[in-house]
Amino acid sequence: MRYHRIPDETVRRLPIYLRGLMFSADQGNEHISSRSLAEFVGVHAWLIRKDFSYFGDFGTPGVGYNIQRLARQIKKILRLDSVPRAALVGVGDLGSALLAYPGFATYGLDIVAAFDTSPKKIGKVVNGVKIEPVVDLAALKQRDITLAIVAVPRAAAQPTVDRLVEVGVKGILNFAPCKVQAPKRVKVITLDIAMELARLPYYIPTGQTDKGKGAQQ
Amino acid sequence: MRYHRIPDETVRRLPIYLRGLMFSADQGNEHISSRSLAEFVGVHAWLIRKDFSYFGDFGTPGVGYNIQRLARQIKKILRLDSVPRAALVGVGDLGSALLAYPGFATYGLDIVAAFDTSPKKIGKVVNGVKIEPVVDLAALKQRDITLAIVAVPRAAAQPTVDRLVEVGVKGILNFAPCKVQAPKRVKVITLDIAMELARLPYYIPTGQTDKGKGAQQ
DNA sequence: CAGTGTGAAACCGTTCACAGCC
DNA sequence: GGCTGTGAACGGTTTCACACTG
Repeated sequence: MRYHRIPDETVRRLPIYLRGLMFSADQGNEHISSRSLAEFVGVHAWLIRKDFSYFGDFGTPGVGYNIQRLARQIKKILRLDSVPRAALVGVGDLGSALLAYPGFATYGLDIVAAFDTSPKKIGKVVNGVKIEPVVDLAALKQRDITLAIVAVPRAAAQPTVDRLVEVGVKGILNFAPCKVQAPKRVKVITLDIAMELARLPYYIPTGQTDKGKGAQQ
Repeated sequence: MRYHRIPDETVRRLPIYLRGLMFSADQGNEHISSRSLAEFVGVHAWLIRKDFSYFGDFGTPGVGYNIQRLARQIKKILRLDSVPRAALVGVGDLGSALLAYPGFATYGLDIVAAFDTSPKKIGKVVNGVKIEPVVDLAALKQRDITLAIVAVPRAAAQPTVDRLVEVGVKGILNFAPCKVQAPKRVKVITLDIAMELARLPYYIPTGQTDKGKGAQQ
């Protein structure tokens, strides 16, 4: 059925599919079947077909999906077609690593500004981006920057988010290990790296009082 | 009902609760109600109660939960009580940041070894951890290290994982943006940072053809 | 024949309402 | 009165089976 609401879980998987489609395109393929995409991204074929079915007919029975057409559509849904511009706040160890991280380009994302409070860092250029004082965040509004990455210490996270909301940021990726409040119109995704590692031991059989059994990846 | 299987989604939330409980303990509290914990961690009170109900009675009606007792139990379930030791493979920008990251200690996690292929890095000491050649991974078996963090370039990810499985690692946190294969007995969690950022624009109202509406954090 | 698209069933997780307890 | 613990209702996602198509 066409014109369906796209479930949140499907949205979460779209970037994975995109990754796979682009890789397959790089290999010179023009079409890909749900089966081969499934193998590549690690999601069952029927789930892929169901996911794609939420936004129209893209496949040709007996052939598969047109990679370019499908990739373009996914980008459009995720709104990655307009090259979203992001600002980074907090250029510590993690922040610096994010500035240098090549992976964002895969999705057409671009970190175009960086901010920090430390006078030692301000003015330095990391990976082509000049570090500005946090006080200058106000200018974001004029600079067409709607996404922000927060990589500041936990105590600074909430004030930083408040400030970002003030200057018109619409989406925030928060690396500080705490809940941050924001108005509903601003989407916040919190990514606590340590928490992911903390989940891992649960799935490891102890050999002794083996109770919690893990699934695959 | 006691002695219930703990749903995966609950396991995913346990570290969040733990974070909140420890913070509350630091504030000098001895008990906490589901309501106040809910406020602090951003999860509804009824869901917290349901989650806790999967593993026994910990709360006292009218009083709340004993923080220490509950925290200890959660740590036990997550198997964080034995101070899991982790190795890092790939000491690039991201890897270095992870070595310096203080957040792991919150969960009693410890990165006790680091590996890289680059002769320039080998032998250096970052944050108290000496960088060893990847060839020496074999020794992990003897060193009681069962967790590994993979922060190598995408092309190196699968070979690295294969090697880690060989030397007896049981859980892997993979930062490379690709699926990696491992035997079912080895749990792999892949964390694609760029993917999280890529999901963000979807939830941002465009003002024009506003269709995809986001939820809160 | 290989492969898509999709109703229907099964499954899982969340939400609610409220009985029971301190 | 305040708070926990939980069966039951609900809603969303995954899985299945299969009709349909190039």
